[in-house]
Amino acid sequence: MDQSLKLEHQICFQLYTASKELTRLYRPILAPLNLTYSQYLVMLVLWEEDGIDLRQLGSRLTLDSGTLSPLVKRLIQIGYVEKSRATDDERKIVVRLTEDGSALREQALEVPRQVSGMLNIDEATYVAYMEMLTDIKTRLHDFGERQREQ
Amino acid sequence: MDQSLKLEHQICFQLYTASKELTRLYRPILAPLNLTYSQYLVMLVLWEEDGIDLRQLGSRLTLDSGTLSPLVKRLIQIGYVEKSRATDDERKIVVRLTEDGSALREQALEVPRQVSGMLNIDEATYVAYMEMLTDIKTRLHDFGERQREQ
DNA sequence: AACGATTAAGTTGTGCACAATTTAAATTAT
DNA sequence: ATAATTTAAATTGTGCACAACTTAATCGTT
Repeated sequence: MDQSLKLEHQICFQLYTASKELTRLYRPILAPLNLTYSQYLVMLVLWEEDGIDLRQLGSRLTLDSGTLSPLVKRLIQIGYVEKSRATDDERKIVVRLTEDGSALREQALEVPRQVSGMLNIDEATYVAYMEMLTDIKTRLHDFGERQREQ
Repeated sequence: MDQSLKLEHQICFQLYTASKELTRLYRPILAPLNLTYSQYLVMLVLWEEDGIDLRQLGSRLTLDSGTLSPLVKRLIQIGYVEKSRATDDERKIVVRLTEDGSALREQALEVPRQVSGMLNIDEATYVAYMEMLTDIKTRLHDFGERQREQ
């Protein structure tokens, strides 16, 4: 019997469920901030680098306009960001934090602390896991490169 | 400057993008089989264990009826599975492979081969990564346990 | 300067993912 | 036995995620 199709042997499945379950962990933590997980990621980018355009935002998060446009619209409705056209290039939409959005950062500082407490993971293991994940992504990108060369 | 909110330092973000990008890799491979990634996961379970009910299927994949009911409906439309009520318990819906669904397994055997070729990963690394991912899930489950105890 | 190609956002349509609710069957407690 | 509870699926509603397409602005070339 060929074992290659066993669900639990597939790295994709393990990644998929690990990611889903970790996201589930975030949900109750983010609820008081009135944010979904994806919205939280957008806020993380803006707290680092306010006033970037949608395309840059998308490239940081690997999301296209089909996902980001409505997502940002919701963040505007909540009142955390606002958007405006770039003066130098009228095609670009610049996303900026509102006062509420900036202020939220203080509260958000507790999030990583809470999550790592829940995961109960030591620093060395954490670093090793991060390296694994970036390595997987590097391999995926390398394959993408090889493809494009042909 | 507090670095704890930096996007790239968050394990959740690395997991999230790694999972998305790996799923993207599967898309063109699964397209000839006429399957989405989630549908492929359901088929993996059924090729292992045909004729299980929706609840069992959901617990293998960590998916609830809200996701699985319409997903299975699509697999029925494609013609890979069929469903019927369990005779011993009329609440349960049993999902069974059709002939086409069983036959598809032959073609699917190529999928893991293609993916690991694309990832270009050696056996030892693969195993190590699988262990890390299951460890992350164990930690998440352990936290869930600790919560429930209170 | 003018035209063709490229780029940035937005829109539409499909398919997850999940919370919350509903319906019906089975289990348990009284 | 019957009422109360628990369970299995389905349904409804929200929010991603992404492909394919549209619209408008910019860039490149001649």
